[in-house]
Amino acid sequence: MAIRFLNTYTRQLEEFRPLDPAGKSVKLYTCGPTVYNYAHIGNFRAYLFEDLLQRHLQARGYEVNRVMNLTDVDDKTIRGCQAAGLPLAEFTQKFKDAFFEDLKTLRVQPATTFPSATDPVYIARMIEMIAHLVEHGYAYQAEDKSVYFRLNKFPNYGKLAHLNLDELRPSGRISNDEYEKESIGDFALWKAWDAADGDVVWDSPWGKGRPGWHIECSAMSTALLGPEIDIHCGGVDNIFPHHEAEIAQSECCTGHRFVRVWMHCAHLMVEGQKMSKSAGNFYTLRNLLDKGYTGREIRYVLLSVNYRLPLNFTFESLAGARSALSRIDEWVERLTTQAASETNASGHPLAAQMRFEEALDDDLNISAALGVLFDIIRESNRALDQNALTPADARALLNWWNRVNAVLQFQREETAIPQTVLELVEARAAARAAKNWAASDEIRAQIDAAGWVVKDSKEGQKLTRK
RNA sequence: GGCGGGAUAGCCAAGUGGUAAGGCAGAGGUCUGCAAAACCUCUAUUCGCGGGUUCGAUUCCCGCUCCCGCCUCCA
Repeated sequence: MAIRFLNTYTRQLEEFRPLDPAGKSVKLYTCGPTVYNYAHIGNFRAYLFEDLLQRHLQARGYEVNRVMNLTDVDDKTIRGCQAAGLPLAEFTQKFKDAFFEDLKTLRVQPATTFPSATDPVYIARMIEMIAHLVEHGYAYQAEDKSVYFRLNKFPNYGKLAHLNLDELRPSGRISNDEYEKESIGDFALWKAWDAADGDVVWDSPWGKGRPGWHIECSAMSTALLGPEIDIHCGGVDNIFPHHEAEIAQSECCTGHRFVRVWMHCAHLMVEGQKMSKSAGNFYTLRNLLDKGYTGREIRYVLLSVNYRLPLNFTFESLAGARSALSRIDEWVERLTTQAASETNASGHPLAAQMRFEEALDDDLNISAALGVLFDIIRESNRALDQNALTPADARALLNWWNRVNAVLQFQREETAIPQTVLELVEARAAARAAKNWAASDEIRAQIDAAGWVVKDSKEGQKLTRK
C-alpha cells in the first residue's frame, strides 16, 4: 500500500511520491523554534509529529534530508536580549542549547541541518532573494525604508489557507499598521532599522535593517534543499500568513513550485483549554520533567493522537502513558528472557509487521498502529502464559519490536542496578528461602524506597525501575 | 462575517454501507505466602440532534446544535 498524506494545499489525501527520480530521498523542511525562551509542549507536539513522519519515511526505506530552522532574530529575541542585557547571539545561544537538550529528552531524531537565521550565509541569501524580488517588481521599498512583498503580483496568495483576501475581516493587528505600504496585506521582507532594534542590525542595499521572518524559511529551504521540496511541515497557525508568504517569495524567486505536500499539525490544548500563561496551564518540557514525568512519557502522550486532531494534554493522559509504557516494558522484558537461547534473527511475524506500518502509511494513523502493537502484546503474552511461545517466536517478535521502536522510540532506557539494591535483593532471596515473609516484605519496601520494584516469578526475583 | 477541523463508553481514541479496534481507569476471577506482572470475564443494544436514501447508516445526503482553530509575523 502506498503512503498517503493529507495535503493542506489540496485538502486531499494524496499518494506520496518523492521528487527524487530514484524514489529514494525525501526533502523535508520543518519550521523550527524562535529561540527567545524554552519551548513549550505545544511546540514539541509539532516537532514530535515531524519526528514520527521522518522516522516512518525512513522505516519505509527513504532517506530523509530534513532541515529545521532556528529563528534567532525577530521582535521577541531582540526584546529578550535587551531585557537580559546580553548580545543577541549570546542570548539566543542559551535557548538553542536548551532546545537541543529538549529534543534529546523527547528522543527526537535531529534534523540533517539546523540553520540559524543570523548565519551570514543565510543573511546573504535573504538579501539576494529580496534583491531579485525587487528587481523583478515583486517587491518595493516603502517610505519607511522597509522592503515589502507586492501581494497583487502573486495571485496565488491565499490558496494554501483557502482564504479569499477580499473577504478578510480587518483585525486589530493590521489596523495599527501605519506603514506606507501599497496594499494592506503586503508583508515585510526587510525591516528597516529603528531605535528599538538597538545594535541588532545588518547592512543591505536598502540600508540598515534586519530580515523579515518569512523570508528566512524561503532562503534556507531553497539554499539547502533546492527550489522545490517534497514536504513542508508546521503548526496550523503557520498556514496563514507565514507559509503563504513563503510560497509567494520562493516561487517568485525560483519560478518553481515551492512545496509538493504541506502538512500541518493541530493545536495542543491543556486540560481542555487553550494553553496560556494567564490560564496557568502553560508548560515547557522542563516544567513537566520537574514534576517527575519522563521524556518518553511526554513523547507517548504527544504522539499518541493523530497530528491533525486537536490534542488535549492532561495529567491523566500522562499517568495513562506511564501505565501503557510499563506494559510495553514488561512485554519486552518477557520476550527477551524467552528469546535468550535463540540468536537467529530471522522469522519476522510479517502480517503483524505489515499491519503496523500500513497504519502509519495512512496519513500517520498512530491510533491504529498502536492498536496493532497492543493486540500483538496481548496475544504473545497469552502465548507466553501458556508456554506456547518458542524462543524463536520470541526472537522474531523482538526483531519486529525493534523495527516498531525505531519509529516510536518507546523502549525503556537501560539503567544499571545500584549495588545497594543488588545487596537488598540478595538479602531478600535468603529471607525467602527461609520463608521469612515478614523480612521479605520489609526488604521489598526498602527496594521500593530506593526506586526499584521487585517481583517474584518462577525464575526468582525480577527488578524493574519504578 | 469568511474559511477550516471536530462531536464514538468515566477519560483518550480507531473505524466501516452489514451491525462498534486499542490504551488508561473500574469490577470480578486465575496465578502468588502476600504482592506485582500477565491472562480471562465484565464495563457503548450504541457512535451530538432531527429528517432522508437503503433490506440495512455510526459510516452516504439534507437541516440543526455545540466545541475548537485561523482571518497578516503564535507549533
